[in-house]
Amino acid sequence: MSSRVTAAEVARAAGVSRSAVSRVFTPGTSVSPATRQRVEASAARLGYRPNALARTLITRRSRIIGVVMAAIDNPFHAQLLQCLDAALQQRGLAILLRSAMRPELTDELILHLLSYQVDGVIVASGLVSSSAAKACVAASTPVVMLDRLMRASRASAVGSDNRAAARMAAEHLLAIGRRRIAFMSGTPGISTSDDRARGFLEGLATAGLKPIAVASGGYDYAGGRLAAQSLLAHAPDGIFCENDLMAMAVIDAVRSAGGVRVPEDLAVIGFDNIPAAALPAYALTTVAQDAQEMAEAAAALLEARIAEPGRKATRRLIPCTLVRRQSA
Amino acid sequence: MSSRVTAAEVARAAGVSRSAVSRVFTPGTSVSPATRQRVEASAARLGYRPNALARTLITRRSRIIGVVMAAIDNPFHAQLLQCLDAALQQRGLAILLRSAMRPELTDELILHLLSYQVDGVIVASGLVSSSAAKACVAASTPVVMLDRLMRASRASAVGSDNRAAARMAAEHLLAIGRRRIAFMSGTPGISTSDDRARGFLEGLATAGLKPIAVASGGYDYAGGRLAAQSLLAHAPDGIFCENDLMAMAVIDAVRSAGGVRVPEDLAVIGFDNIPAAALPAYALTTVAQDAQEMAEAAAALLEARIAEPGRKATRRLIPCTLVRRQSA
DNA sequence: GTGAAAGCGCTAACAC
DNA sequence: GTGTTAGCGCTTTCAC
Repeated sequence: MSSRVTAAEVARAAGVSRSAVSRVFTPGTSVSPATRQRVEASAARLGYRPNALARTLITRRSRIIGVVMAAIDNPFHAQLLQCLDAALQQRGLAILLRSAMRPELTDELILHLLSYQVDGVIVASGLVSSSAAKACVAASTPVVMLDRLMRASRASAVGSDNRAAARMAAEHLLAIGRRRIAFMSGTPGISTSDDRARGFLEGLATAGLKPIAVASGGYDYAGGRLAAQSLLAHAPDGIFCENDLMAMAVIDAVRSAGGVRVPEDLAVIGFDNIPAAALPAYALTTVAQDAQEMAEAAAALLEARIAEPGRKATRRLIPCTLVRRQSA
Repeated sequence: MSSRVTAAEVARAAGVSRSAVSRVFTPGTSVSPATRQRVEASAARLGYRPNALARTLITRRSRIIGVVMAAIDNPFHAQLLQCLDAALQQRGLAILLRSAMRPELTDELILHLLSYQVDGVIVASGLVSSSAAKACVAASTPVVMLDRLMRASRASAVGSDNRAAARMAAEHLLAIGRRRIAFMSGTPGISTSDDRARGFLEGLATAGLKPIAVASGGYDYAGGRLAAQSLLAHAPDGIFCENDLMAMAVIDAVRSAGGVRVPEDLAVIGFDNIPAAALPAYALTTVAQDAQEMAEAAAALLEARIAEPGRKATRRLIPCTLVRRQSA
């Protein structure tokens, strides 16, 4: 627990009332310069800081935002979290973090956050059930889905334009003359994953093509390595992976098998543009997501809905860009 | 803000007093099965959840832990944060996160966390001034420095045994016959960095050697790449880097220069054992820090000091292990 | 501009 | 076992 020293003690020390102390620490109130100075002096001397929790009880604004995020150790998620913290911090908001190792726990974590009177919730993990969504609505706590869509809900959402981005990846493979194209998905069933799959298929369809092979890698390196085996068996000349980690796994699988050269024999495209994608050992061509823009948009959306509770939920799509390196 | 519905409403609906409701939701209290059931039914129907903040006001336990961490996008930090969340979550504690882009802001962030009545603080970033440390003591909020030591303070600390670990790295380089050894530090002045430097020098000294060259890489890839230039100019046959990111940069610098082979001509050792170190393209021999153990220890230490405020600050050193791959 | 009083939602003594 | 009472530390009418 924190500061034993309360407003009452500061008031006594400064020879004023509790209200005067409160006003000094509440922006937008009027206090005489003399009082303010006296109060500030005593406060500083005693080391007083207002109890943010007690204040919340009355103002109904905690200035804390609940964030549910899975797999922080995924480089892109880490980046997102970092940007999110910066964007919220700038608005005077702090993050109450809960990471969901298992997506089915997301609901419970959200409910728990609600009991801490968070001003809003950002979900970048798992699925949110309609019951949890209802709880948020009931608590009139705005929710923003980040990099994920909620099944059927009135939650706002911010994400990359995954569909257009994946189409772009397909078009690039076609443009560099690839025709035997394989696809490695992440986790089918998640909106992000499905959108990328859809866009990619659409892109190939413009050339009247379909993937010669499809596999799921679960968005991580180990899974990607496994999925790569099955894909490579079809001797593709191009592969699009739903994230960079899996694309790197493909490159490593190719190297360890020997014979096939990247990009000459096989072009590889990833997604995210994590720092590791730029390593010379991989030089991965990839679809870059703008983590900073996504975080900023999520923060802005949440802020707007907090300020104006009646506001309708919105959906914001951030465009992606293709970053060409050597792998495709 | 959350649940409009209060204990009073549940009490009315269930035909009991507020206290009865409170008791049902407070572990370790006795309520008759009949009452409990009635209350739980009404609560469920109304969607009631106790207001954790109001509760904190009275119990003086928020069950939230403030975490100050820099550079979440550093893979090792991300891992640490993830493990920390798991360890705390297991104890029913949530993380109020504040990331410090600039270490000199650490103080301010800590003060801010204190106003949220956090039960404890974990600092894994920057330096903590004595004034901030005093504020924590005054608020009787225990602090654990994670992967960092506080200048002169009564804060508990958990970290790797950096000195012994670095000595081990030196001994390994010597054992594989290297004699022209260079050293790349992270950020001199930070205890972690200085401990590694000290241990490494001690290790070399056992063979009567000194580094033939020293440079600082700032713990990131770009900085490591730069520092590598100056180190490689001295034609070392072994390099120890204070983290994996910089070690990978050294390997890339060597490759781009051409001529020198790793590990035949130059052995490279890193520190952390981040996931990328295991990539076949780097196969980095490195000193592994046990993030999970560190997080667990930090959580346990904090928990103990929260339960028993009088308890003395302790220092816990987690041993590291050498992970041999191909680079050394 | 300032103080007195009321109350945010909850738990903890205390009687019964 | 249960209700009543008294605050936790704060902001906010409301008179002055």
